[in-house]
Amino acid sequence: MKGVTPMENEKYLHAMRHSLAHIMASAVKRLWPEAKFGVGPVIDDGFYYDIDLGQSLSPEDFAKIEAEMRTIITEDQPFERFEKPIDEAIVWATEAKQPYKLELLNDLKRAGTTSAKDLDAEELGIPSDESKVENVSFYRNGDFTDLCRGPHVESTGKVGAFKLMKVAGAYWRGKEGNPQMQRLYGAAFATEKELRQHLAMLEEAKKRDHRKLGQELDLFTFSDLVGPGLPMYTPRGTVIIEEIKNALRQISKEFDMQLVSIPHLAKIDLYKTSGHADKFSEELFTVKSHYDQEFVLKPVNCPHHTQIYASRPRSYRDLPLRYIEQTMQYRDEKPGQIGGLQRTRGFTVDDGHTFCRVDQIDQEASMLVEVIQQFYENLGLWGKHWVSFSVRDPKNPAAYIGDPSDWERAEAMLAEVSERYHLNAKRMEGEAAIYGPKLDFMFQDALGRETQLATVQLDFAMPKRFGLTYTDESGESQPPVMIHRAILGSFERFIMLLIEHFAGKFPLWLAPEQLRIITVNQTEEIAGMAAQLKTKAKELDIRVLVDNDNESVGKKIRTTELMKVPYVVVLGEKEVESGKLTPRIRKDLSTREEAQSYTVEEFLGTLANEAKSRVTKTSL
RNA sequence: GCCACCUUAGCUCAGUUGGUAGAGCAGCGGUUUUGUAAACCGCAGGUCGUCGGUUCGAGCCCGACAGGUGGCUCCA
Repeated sequence: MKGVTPMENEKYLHAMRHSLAHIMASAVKRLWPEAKFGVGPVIDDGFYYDIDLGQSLSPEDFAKIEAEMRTIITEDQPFERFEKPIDEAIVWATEAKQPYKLELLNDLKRAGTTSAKDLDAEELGIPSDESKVENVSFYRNGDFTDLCRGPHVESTGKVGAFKLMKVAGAYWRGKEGNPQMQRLYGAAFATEKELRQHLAMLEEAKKRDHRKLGQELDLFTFSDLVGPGLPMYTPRGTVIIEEIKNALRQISKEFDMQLVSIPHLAKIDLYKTSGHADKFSEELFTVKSHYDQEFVLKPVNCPHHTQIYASRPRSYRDLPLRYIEQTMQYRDEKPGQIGGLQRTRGFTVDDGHTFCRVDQIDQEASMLVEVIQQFYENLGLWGKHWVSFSVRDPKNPAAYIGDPSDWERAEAMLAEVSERYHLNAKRMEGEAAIYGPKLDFMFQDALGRETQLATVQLDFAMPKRFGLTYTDESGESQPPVMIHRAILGSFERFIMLLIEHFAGKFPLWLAPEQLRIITVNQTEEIAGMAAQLKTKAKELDIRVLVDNDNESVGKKIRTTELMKVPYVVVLGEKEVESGKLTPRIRKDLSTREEAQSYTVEEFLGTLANEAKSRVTKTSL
């Protein structure tokens, strides 16, 4: 693409990908004349088209479809644009036996404008403003005609490199009750080279998949006997969890947060009061007592925390009260949702609830945003995220609890905090929690899938439902406000993100094993020095292992490389004689070109120091 | 939950048109005593995810279930 501006290139990519969606649809139509089409938009790396064939497609059909697409590309059919009044378009959709297009057109006619967001404006031949719809546009290539706003490339021969990637079920218009269509995905780029690079990038991403690394680095495991969605951490994985817990506890202390502790189940009545039982009944694990009571495993911790608040009278002078804990919660997720550490049935959260006065909301929410920002900055993750300002769906008020006026106030306050900290938050309607608006901090996994970690949620509703109060300056009883918050969200997701972010090469303070001592041979002197070194390292809280196996040094080094151990020292005659060590440092940690020698004390002292510089010390 | 695909040793994978299972690594034993990414020899390890069906005969064909993967939907 010589002499083409990035903007023009972007436009071409979009038009070309969209054209490929049409070409794919044409090919499918030739192969299966009965095919009914849904929508076929452009996505980040290519395009897809939703198709109802009355039968399932499988990857085995890809070769056939791709071959047909190449035929159409060789035919170099021009893309012709034309317009029809909406009523004629409806006649067209009826005659062409395209019920999905017909539904879109009918909805469009009824709505009258493009303002209704779920009308897939891009798919329809309509302008993207609020103007009255009169005409809709079509594009035709060969004998295939599709409702479409365009633009397209001139002809089918003008598209770039593509590859059909996958097929998946997708509900028509994203609604679970609707028929399921086949969504055919394709990757497309301007050149073969870019396509190859993209495919290579996907292969690379798979290598840092936390499920693969979790197995290779011996961090966590699943068992069919224990059950799906129930991860277990090995000793190595648990080290990481514990280090993070320690860091969080350190932060908590510095910000006057108080650790609390609650049991993992409660009577269902607790969640009837909170409102969770109604909205999330399907996801509750129920536990039957022998004595006529029904319990549920806690799916959240806020109701328990309200009962700690309620355990004694509170004064305005007591507030804010910041309860936090690191605890496991349980949700009976649908089998199809579970996967790796991204969504599990039991997961540990760093949950916290601040009870405060309305005039303290700003300060409390601001503090949390600051803590979150610092925490992620220090792990190098800040900037790899976006913030969702999640508010109510105005069309579905029944999905929420609490007064509308409280909601408005809460939304305004959070918006202000978000503004002040330049969070660049995207307003997401319908993404709020049942009890209030929230700021969600979203991150991407190795394969580009989004996941929510940190969150700050305002809640005027739940304290009222539990009848929580404090006594204000004039002796009046007032409901407190609750702020639900998490810094890392769930440990499972957070660990997933860390594994993939570092590709398993954890910073020293998180590394399950910080130092490995390798012996050159099994003589007594060397083994003795190894044992001594290990003892000294352990005294300094360095996580250390000795490899005194009867194997070559090369082999032992290779093992430490594969396990991504940060520091390795080899002990042989040389070291025994000189008493000096020449550490081998994992590449990403080493700033020096050449290996340097240290006395045992120097080396261990430096290492112990570096290992302490965890996220809290530098930041908070 | 829905659609598609996958499941062979602890791990990564072979396994011809259906004729009764193989490799490398890891493990264990021995030889070797090793200097910065894989020493050598041997041994052991599998009701081919489970159950049922077709067949003279099933790792291979069919079905159900379980588990996993990619999406969709959901996510307090």
